[in-house]
Amino acid sequence: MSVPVQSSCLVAKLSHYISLDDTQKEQLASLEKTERDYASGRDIYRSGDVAKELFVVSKGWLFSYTDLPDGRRQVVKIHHPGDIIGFPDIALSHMTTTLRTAQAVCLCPFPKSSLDTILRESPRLSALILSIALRDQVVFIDLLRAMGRMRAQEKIAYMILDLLARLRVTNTKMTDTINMPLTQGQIGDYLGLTNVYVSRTMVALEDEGYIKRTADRLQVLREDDLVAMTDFQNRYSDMDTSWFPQAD
Amino acid sequence: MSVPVQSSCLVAKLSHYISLDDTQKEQLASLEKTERDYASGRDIYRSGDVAKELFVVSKGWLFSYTDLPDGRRQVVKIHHPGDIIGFPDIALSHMTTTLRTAQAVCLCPFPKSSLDTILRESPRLSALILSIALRDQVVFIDLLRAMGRMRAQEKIAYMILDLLARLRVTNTKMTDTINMPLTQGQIGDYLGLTNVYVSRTMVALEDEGYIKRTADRLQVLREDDLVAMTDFQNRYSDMDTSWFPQAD
DNA sequence: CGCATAATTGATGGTTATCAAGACCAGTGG
DNA sequence: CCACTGGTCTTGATAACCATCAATTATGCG
Repeated sequence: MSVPVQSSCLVAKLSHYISLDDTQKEQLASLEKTERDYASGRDIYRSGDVAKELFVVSKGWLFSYTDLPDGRRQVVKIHHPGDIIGFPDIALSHMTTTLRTAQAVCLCPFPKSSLDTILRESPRLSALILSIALRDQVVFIDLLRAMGRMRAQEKIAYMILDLLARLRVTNTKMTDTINMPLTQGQIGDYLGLTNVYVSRTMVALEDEGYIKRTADRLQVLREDDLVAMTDFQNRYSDMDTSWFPQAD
Repeated sequence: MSVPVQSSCLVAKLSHYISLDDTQKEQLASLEKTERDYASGRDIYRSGDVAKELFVVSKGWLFSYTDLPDGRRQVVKIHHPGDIIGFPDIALSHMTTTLRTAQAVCLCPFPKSSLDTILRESPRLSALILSIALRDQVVFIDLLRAMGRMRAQEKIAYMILDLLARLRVTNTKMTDTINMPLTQGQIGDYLGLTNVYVSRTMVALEDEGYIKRTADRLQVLREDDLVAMTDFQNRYSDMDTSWFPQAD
């Protein structure tokens, strides 16, 4: 009843960092044994929910957000295929964000107890999961720097580079074009801007020849210049796995 | 050669979340067996350093920051006694932030390998450490919301409440007054503001009766109103430890 | 084709940055 | 003891950046 290992986004993503034996691959793939489809623009869980389910993204983009009482919204994380959703909420008893689909998606829900099993049985996978959680903190730190100290054009440049770097982990043939399902309002909620100003800024970026936009596609023309503009560091390409336990 | 357990800030902080037996307490206290003093305003490590040392804060405040090439600075974390410094950088091969003392401090450095030992030998402590890393992500998410969607007065209110909540974990007798060693410039670098605007905003908060300032002390007068202003949630008081392994 | 949603563009205003000067304070050396 | 010094905080004037409001144009979908 197991999913073919090569079909698992999660295995693909994690294999990028350490070599996995067949047992470990099976353990991970088992998290994706049930699939569920969701339409675009749906909330899957909401802030305050108790549900203790995690998800592996199989297809499509989603994002997590929180609202202020008066409706101001902050998107805190954009989720791609192969991502595990819900980690930060393990530590607390309630969900702290709302999860919304940005397009039609396919998710693999699994109970937290499945994670417990992996943590108990595989020190090597445990180390990897801890490392990913810690790496995500570094990514949050980068985002924080962008939010606190960059202006609009730099923020959008940073976001584009971050998306590129993340998508390249699983999709090695992807070069410079992103299929972008997020609206400008959602981008604004991610970067702390308004939809109007996102529009103006993207027009400016296009006028200056940094990017090219057609329909839902976004092509990066001068990636090196964007990297220089934002002092961008790719946090996804490399991880220090030297201290991991050698075997289970 | 072990430190008396009750003198350990780390044990005090972690005991707040789970009960620890004497062996576990000894393991943790052993991390603090060497102490080192640093003067105020010193950099302890810098972004890009390879050093793989972690620190337990024994006394004093510090903060971690990153700079943009043109000098814009973002403080990303404020460290208090009992905190472990350096977690996020475990996952990568180089330090991503610079650590600076905000006053005279005392730190307990320990090599990453000591952490490995704990992770191998105590599933229960491992779960706690993972939980704290994940809880820190939630804290970053809260900060992100403040950075992206709050105005200056709300940001400062949020920062004050966050500091109060964190200090109360180890210092239960602390009520409403913070001994604040950070300059307004550093506060600005934390919240994405300038020193000038921090000054104006704190004057305004004082004029409106939210806080009272004397020398380095900051007293909160209308905490409930600040909580309402920022929709503040205390992430430090509670943690879901129900899924932890019962014993080592 | 018609409708809802998203993107664009213009005009105006608010929040915060920048620049600059003065006040306060602690530490220092004469 | 007291000017001197360097840092921090405060206050004022001005400007930049982005938000808000509003109208129009695209875009996608049934």
